[in-house]
Amino acid sequence: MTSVEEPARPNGRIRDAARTKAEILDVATKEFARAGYTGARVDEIAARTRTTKRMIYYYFGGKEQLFTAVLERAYSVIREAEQELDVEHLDPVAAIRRLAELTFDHHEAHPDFIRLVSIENIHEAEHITASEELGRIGSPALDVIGRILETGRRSGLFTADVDAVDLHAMISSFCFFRVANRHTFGALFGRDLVAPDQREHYRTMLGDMVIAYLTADRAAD
Amino acid sequence: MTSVEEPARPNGRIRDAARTKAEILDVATKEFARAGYTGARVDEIAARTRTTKRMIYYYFGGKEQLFTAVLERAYSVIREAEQELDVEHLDPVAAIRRLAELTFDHHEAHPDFIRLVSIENIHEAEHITASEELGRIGSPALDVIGRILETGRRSGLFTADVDAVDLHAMISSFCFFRVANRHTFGALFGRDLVAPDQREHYRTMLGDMVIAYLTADRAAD
DNA sequence: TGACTAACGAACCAGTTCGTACATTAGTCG
DNA sequence: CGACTAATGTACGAACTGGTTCGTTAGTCA
Repeated sequence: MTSVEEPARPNGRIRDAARTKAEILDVATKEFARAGYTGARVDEIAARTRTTKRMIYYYFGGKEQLFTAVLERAYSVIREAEQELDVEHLDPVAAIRRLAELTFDHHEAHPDFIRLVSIENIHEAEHITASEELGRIGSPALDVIGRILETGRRSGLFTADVDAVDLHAMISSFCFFRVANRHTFGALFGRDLVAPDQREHYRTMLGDMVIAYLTADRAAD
Repeated sequence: MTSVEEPARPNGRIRDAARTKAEILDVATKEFARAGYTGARVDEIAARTRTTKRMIYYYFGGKEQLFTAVLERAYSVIREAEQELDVEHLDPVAAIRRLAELTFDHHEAHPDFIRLVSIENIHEAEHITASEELGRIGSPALDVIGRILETGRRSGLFTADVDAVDLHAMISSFCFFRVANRHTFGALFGRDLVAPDQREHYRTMLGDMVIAYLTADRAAD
């Protein structure tokens, strides 16, 4: 209380570039996801970190670059998850179902990522397009899907004429919509698509849908 | 040229409440869809109308209420389209396929509506929830789906255990994702989901998917 | 140990943005 | 035609917001 000499760090000022940068990214992710790109406030992000706005400009350059950095990190998370996919030892039907379920789980577990993707689409993917890092990623999941599809088709199990990208779109559609549009859907139709007790129902529904599509007797059309 | 007496309307000032109001809504729809709720500028909206910002506050009260009015009108358009659904004279399989295609077409034809829905979800549907008008709409399509589903199930054609709301979600997922996420999807996977020459491909894919799901031999699982 | 620099903080600034106060006019109705 | 009101335009302001200027300090290395 009485001013005991505490000479060092009068403000508790610590130097740790990595930590400061990471903390800014963490807070910015939440803030951009919460309020959108324009709605997010640089001052607000700064206030929620242990550092100041000055550091945001020091490390990232500006709001736009900060958002790009947030997107890059968010995408790297899903990319890493996809790299651990290990389903090719299963038969094609089980493999696809498992892959669909992993996508389902990942979407559910990362609602902030879903929101960031929605926001980036409102801005017509301008940040992704401008980012060198994001330009050259290419989803690991795509390769996996491609190989399973090939195996399934050769064995005669799969009849559908789709490629990996289209199938990925189909699976993502369902998972994305369920999380991204849960608010308007809930308000309009009175059903909570992410209600915990409905989780298994929708997870099964997704798998059934994809497998039914891939294995349908196309001659019946 | 020489100031001939043109006493009336020195500024071409005309009084037409309905037209002014409608014009504000038109412009606001485009502006909100383009830039998001926070990104949209009241001054910008006003500048693009033949009237002034004053009128926005006179008729709508504020930015928030204007956005709600925009949403209400956007939803009323799709509601009206759904009311003209006339597919129940078809057999259940054809009826569902037709309904899915109409949803597909409507999403493609109204990208601004899709963007508004995305934006409203970022804001957790707060405007829809607060709107009395939107609270009590209930999609006409839902009734149609329900009846087709019932017919199909009674005749033994449909094996899937879904209700109308879930099937609506399934169909909407695919249509919504294709339009809403086309930018990030295109940037990341190099495929334009709304490319005109791919339209039939995806329209067929959607129908195949839904029908396969509904008619699949569930015993095989 | 002293100089050097990366890392940091406080205060500030110029432009923007939602909203309003005040004045004015077009149509309408007795 | 004269009064009255709905509809409209102008100008302004207070608060906010992204970004910057200037100065300070912690760690490091010769």
